[in-house]
Amino acid sequence: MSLIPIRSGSPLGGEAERSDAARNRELLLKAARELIEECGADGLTMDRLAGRAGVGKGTVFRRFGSRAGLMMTLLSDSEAAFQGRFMFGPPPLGPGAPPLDRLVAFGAERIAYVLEFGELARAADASAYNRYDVPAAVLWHRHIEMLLQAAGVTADPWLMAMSLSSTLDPERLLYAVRVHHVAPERLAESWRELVTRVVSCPGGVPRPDGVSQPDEG
Amino acid sequence: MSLIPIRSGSPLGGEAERSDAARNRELLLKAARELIEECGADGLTMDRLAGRAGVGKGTVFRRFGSRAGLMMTLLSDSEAAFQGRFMFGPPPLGPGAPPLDRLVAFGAERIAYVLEFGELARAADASAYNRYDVPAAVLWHRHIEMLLQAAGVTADPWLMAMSLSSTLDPERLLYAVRVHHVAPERLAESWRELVTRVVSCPGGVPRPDGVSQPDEG
DNA sequence: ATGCTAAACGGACTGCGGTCCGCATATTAT
DNA sequence: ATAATATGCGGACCGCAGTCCGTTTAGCAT
Repeated sequence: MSLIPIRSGSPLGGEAERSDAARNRELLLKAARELIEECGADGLTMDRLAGRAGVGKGTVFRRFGSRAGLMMTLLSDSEAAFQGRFMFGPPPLGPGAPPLDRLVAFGAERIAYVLEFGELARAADASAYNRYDVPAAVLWHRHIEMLLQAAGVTADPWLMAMSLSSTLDPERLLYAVRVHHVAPERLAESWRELVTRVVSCPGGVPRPDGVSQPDEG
Repeated sequence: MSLIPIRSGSPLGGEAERSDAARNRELLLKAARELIEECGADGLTMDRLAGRAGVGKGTVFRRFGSRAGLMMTLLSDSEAAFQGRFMFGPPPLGPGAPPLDRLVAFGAERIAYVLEFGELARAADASAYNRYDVPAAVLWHRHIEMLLQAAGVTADPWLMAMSLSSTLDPERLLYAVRVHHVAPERLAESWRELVTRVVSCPGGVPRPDGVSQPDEG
């Protein structure tokens, strides 16, 4: 199912899973979805989840590693679908369209995704240092990086992709929408402006000294 | 000394401070600096701080509101100096230089600042939703927004400033440097590329409906 | 000095994410 | 069937940020 196994459930190695473990995983996922339904993602605590599922707390962490890991697992189906669309789906999101169009579509989809899943998407962003090392994040990064290069952007694609990714951070997107009441379309439009400028601009001067070229205004 | 009082120490209103409160604040700040010296910013816990300073834990929170608030207070001198430089200091960071040059310089300074203070700067980023509503963050945002407008960037300056800000996020910068061993100069260079493209590019096609009114709640 | 009051104090308490480790059990080899 | 063993289990336990509230005290007015 999952193209890039975000988190299959078992801790690390992808070997066979004992039957009781499998049963408990299902129990936990079911309980988690119920709890989120009732209390929202923020209202889901690991103790409550364990209690609701009728298992010990240790079991929860054994399955999912962390709260963020659990949230990722809950999102893994949608995430896999998203990955499928931008890697193999129809243009402009998938291959076939010009890189810039794909970038624009990628951001728009990601924004919609984050806004759809809200707190859940936010909670899936591990608070740890390794937040950006999670497989899905690495994949998005590489995708953006690849599109930038395909679009002929020469300058440090890795860092440029990082900057663009940061724009799509769930925390920021939700802040803009929830706190500042920015309309979702405005977010997508701003993303479009951003990537368009990054891609279609001939690029900064090779930096001989501090001063740049004439700017308008 | 602080131009924009990041956090003067007293909880909110800037009125007179009782003598014992003032004494305890100094005690706490001294203890905090010592603790950071010894254990690093990550090793500073509120309990340890209280113990070291010889005050109750409640006092710590009364003074600084939260761990992030404490870190901001510890940074407030450097922060005020930074603010002074980009608002009133010499070009290219301060007024007088072309907007693009000021933007480039702003990013470079901010990157250096974050790398200098490392964990401290990271910890000063409150984990709460209000992370971006802290006075200093609002000021940076407005500064970037203003420079964008001065540079003739028409498209949704508020959101564009937000995107650019996100690139300077301490978490990301430190991740790039610490985990991926990106050289600091590469960060500054990538920032330069980014803002140059954003500013000097004619921009994406104008949208059918030109409704964009930057605003904050 | 004395009494009053608002402010500050301190530390027990809560709820959280996450860890640990002795015990139970599914699985496999014999 | 039985024994061996790796895997999973549970819940007590930890350290943490942040809160609460009864107690103390600084500052002031008399």
